[in-house]
Amino acid sequence: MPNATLTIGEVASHAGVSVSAIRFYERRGLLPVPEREGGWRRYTPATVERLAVIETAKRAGFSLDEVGVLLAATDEGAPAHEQLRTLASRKLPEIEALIERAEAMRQWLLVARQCDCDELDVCALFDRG
Amino acid sequence: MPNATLTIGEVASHAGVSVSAIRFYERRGLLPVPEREGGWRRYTPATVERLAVIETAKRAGFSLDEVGVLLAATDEGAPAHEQLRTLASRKLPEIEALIERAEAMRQWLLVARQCDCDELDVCALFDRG
DNA sequence: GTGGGACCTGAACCTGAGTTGAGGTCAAGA
DNA sequence: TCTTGACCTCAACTCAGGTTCAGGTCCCAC
Repeated sequence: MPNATLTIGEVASHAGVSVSAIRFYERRGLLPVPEREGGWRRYTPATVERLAVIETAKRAGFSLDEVGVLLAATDEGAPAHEQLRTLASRKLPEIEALIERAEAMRQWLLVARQCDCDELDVCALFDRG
Repeated sequence: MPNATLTIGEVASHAGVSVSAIRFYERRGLLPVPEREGGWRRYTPATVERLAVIETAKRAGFSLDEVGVLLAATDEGAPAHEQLRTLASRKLPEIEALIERAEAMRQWLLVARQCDCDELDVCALFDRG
């Protein structure tokens, strides 16, 4: 037994990802097509690492397409930081806009929680279309 | 000419909403079924107000179903603030969780913008699955 | 050798908030 | 009268990120 290999279910439970998501990522090109043994996918532990990268990038707000760009570039030997910096710089204003909108929602909700109106149409909270 | 009535297109442009969205809201029960003249929907200016309520509630993070609950309750004569307070209190923790996650993304992106790694699999930014 | 659990494929389905398209009708101005 | 633009309905489509299902295979333990 050369390298220990993992079934898709094992990879899934180590990475905290569903089996169907792994197959989906493979279809999307985020994971390389693995070796097979008797029809079953066999993975190396590196796949668990890669899934961690994918999950982290997703949590950072990247779409799967963007994660694909990131992974593809580094697979081609380019230093990871080039794509990462580019993507991070592009994503940052999006996230900051999201935060700003969410803060505004929060303020509105805090006021709404104290609302005493009878009718929404005349409530100052709903002014300006 | 009793009350000035508006076509769907006029309502749309006053409210800053698309015509298809108005028909969609009607199907979803967020807007009352309007009178017709020769097959065309005729609206009163109150519809523009109601669309403003809907848009504001959406911006506050409410789903259309939740907006429906809000509007339906006040249509039945209940004071608006009851439903509004309830919904706002329920929504607030969701928005606060969103803000927290977004702040974490932002911090991560700020660090990622400075990343110098060659390989993502060993980058500290991607540690812990 | 048989039961059952993990795996395989491909296609269909899900959510949310609408948009788009086809095919038809209505109103108003030249 | 004709044209044009706004309107009508209903069904199907969009996007993301998967999940679920049906029908079939594979491995392992008993």
